[in-house]
This record gives sequence, structure tokens and C-alpha cells, in this order.
Amino acid sequence: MLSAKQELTRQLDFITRGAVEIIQRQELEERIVASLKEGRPLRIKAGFDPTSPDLHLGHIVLIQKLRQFQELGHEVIFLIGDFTGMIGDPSGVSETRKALTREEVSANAKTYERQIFKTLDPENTRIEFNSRWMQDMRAQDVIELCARYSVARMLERDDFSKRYREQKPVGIHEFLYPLVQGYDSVALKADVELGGTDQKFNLLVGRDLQRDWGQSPQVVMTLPLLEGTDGVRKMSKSFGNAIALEDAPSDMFGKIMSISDGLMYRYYELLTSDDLVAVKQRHPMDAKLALAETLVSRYHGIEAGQRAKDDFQRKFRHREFPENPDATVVLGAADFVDPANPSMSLVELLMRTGLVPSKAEARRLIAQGAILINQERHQRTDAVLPLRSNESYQLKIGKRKYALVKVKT
RNA sequence: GGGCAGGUACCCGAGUGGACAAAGGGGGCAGACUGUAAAUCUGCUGCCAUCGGCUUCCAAGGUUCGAAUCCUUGCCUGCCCA
Repeated sequence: MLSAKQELTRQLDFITRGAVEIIQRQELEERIVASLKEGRPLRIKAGFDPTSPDLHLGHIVLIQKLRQFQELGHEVIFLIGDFTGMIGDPSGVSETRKALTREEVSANAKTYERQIFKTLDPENTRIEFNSRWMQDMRAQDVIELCARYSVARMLERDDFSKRYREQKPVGIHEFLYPLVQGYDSVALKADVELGGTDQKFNLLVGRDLQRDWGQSPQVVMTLPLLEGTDGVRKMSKSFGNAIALEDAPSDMFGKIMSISDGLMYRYYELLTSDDLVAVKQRHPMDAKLALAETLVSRYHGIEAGQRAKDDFQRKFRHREFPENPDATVVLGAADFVDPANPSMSLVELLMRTGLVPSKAEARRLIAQGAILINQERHQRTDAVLPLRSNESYQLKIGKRKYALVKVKT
């Protein structure tokens, strides 16, 4: 049995690992002490915008931290910002976000639950929606909430002031976002709130508002933002650089493999508990394969992880045709002018796979030498392929797309 | 309410009557190189078609042989003054 002091140290170490900033550390310590003494778990809040239905690896950094709190016996509140989602978080963006409709928000929110429980323990997770207390607010209440903050303080935010300086629009409703998020902490009586480093401002508003409402201000803990596949910007669906938890195993595997080595170590650091020193001693490619397999296994099962790895090796390392091509086209008699001597233009064939957006694009790909049929390169844009009945053709389009064409006449 | 500046392809942005499917950059795609990457280099990047054609520069009208470019109205954005 650990002494109270040892237990405190253990919890603090565990909790603060990987955190960028803790405001205030001293307060966190006091809360844990009180929690231990009273046997009352801390309420840990983290909010998520249901702006898009897919959680991605970037969210996992935070969710993993929630999990750790959970392991220590604290109460995790997974707050789905269905109300705030209709405003759109202005954090770090250079333009007004598109607001979501109520329907979109609730549809997105549903898929969240399924995804987070691959990391969190459903038994000990409280899911809340901030519409619960926000939707019944009267105009008067909203005005009172607004009165707690000043425009000057809002404009302290870099993203607002930057947009303002650049003569880009800032909607008044966007000022409401941090206020509502802060009020959520009041409504939930949060002890600790987690967020990405870009959330610092919003998180701090929570402290101010809680003070106004006579609560002791929550401890704010910020976590690093995971860079997306481009290695530069934070992972975000709207940047198109995200690896979604519900990406198909082969996609997820492929996306992880395509990141740079430097970024791979970052992913190791933020998404796994592996020893970084040991990881860096491995050959980068082996390390990357292992990372991809680990992550795919985590979200799709061990078997899927292995299959994705095998498929990847076959596809890229040995340049073999994959077991599950991206498209399969079956051509029957009706597809040919003369079924006795079936043939089809290469352009048409590419279109049939659905993997090429337009004929112009198909021609470009052909001319650039991106098309291989049964290992053989075809570079004539006007090529017409004679096909044989009951035969299959392996079509490779560019670096990573494969289609199987079956002729059945 | 008044004044001014704007709205150009996925994004940024040049173009201010014909040579404009529209410079340049970013992004994306392809090829080479590699470790499957990253970085680098090269090419491509509206759509359909065989020459050629079609639809684009906020929207709708108009002027003109001809409009992204000029005019009118509308919508949207920013700034300044009230």
C-alpha cells in the first residue's frame, strides 16, 4: 500500500506526462490531495466539437490523457459540444467556420461514442451535451454571460486580432464560443479541463467564469497538437491531413507509412507509450511499419493490423498486386460492340474503375506513364485494348491505386 | 445612413476591351530518385472531342463584331465617418 504522499506523486507524474502546460500546477496538486482525502474523484472535462463525424489521431492525444485520469479513478466527462458546434470554434482558424445544422451536429455526435470507447472505459465515462444547459438559456441569460467579458480581452486572442488586422470578417457569434465553453465548466463544476494548446484561451475563460459563479477555478491542462500527414499543420479534417480512426485499415496504414521519418517519431511520442530511445535505434522503415501496425490494430483489431501490413508490403515493397484492389470492374457482353472480339479504349477502361475523375485526367495519367496493365506500361492515350474472354487484368493507376478488370462474355 | 476598397480556378493572387482556359505561388497528381517515405529534380493540373469544340473569373441583365475586363441592378466582405 502506498502512502498518501507516494500516491500523490504517482498520480502527478502520470497525469502531467506529456502535458505542455498546467495552470496551475499547485492547484492540481491540492485537488488531488483533497480528492484522496475525501475519496471524491475529480471531474475531468474535455470538450469535442461534433463538426465532423470522424475522430482522428489528433484527438487521441487528448483522449488518451482522459483514459489515464480514468485509470486513476477520476470521473471523465466527455463533453460533446452540440450547441457550440453550431457556432464553430474560432480557435486557430483564419476565417469564420461554417456553422452546422442541428441535424448534422446530432448525427456526428452519435458516431463519437462508438469511436471513443475504443480508448475510454464506457463504464466510467460520462457523456454530456452542452445543449442540455445551453438550449434553454434565455436571451437575458446570454446577455449576462456576455457581460462577463470585454471585447478588448477577446481581442487578446491572436486568431481574432489577426483576422481583424487582415480585414477579414469576425462574427459576433464567434465571441460567444469561448464564453459558452467556459460556461460549460461552470455547469459541470469541472475540476480539470483538458485541451490542445490552441484551446488555451477558451480553457482560461472557463477559470474566469467559474470564479464569477463562486466556484474554484478549474485546472487547465494543455496537450500538444499532433501534426497531420503533411507534417506542418495540426491534424484536422478540414486541412485534409488527418488520419481518421474510422479510415479503412489499408488507408490508415498507407497514410501512416507516407509520413516523414521525423513525424513518425512525433507520432510515437504522442500516440504510444513506447520507449523513444529504443524506437530511434531501429531502422526507420521497420519502426514505421511497426507504428502503422500498432495503430491499425488498436482501432481495427490485431488481425486487421496484420492484414494491412501484409497487403502494404505486397503492394509497395514488392510491388505486387494487392489482395483487395481499390476497384473491381466486371465487363460483360453488353459492354462491347463486338462481344466476339471484346476490346475497349484505355481511357474508357480507366473511367470504368471509378478511380479517375475525368477522361482528361485519364489521358494525362496515361501520357505520364502512370498506367500499368499486367506489369506493362501503356502510354498511348488513344490505345484500344483487345481483351480476352474470361480473363482478368491487373490495372495499376499511379503509385497507389489498383483495379482488377474481369472480362466475362 | 454616408464615403471608399474589394469579390478571379482547390487556396492565395496577377490580369482592367481581343494574343485569356486566364501569369505566379501553394496544394494536388504523375514520372525519376529512394526505404513504400521525406527532401530534390521534371512534367501535368476546367470539361468533351480526331482537327476542333464547350462551359468558367459573385449573380442577373446590358453595351460591343468581341467582356474576367465597360455600364446597370442585386448579393456578399472589409475599412473610414456618423
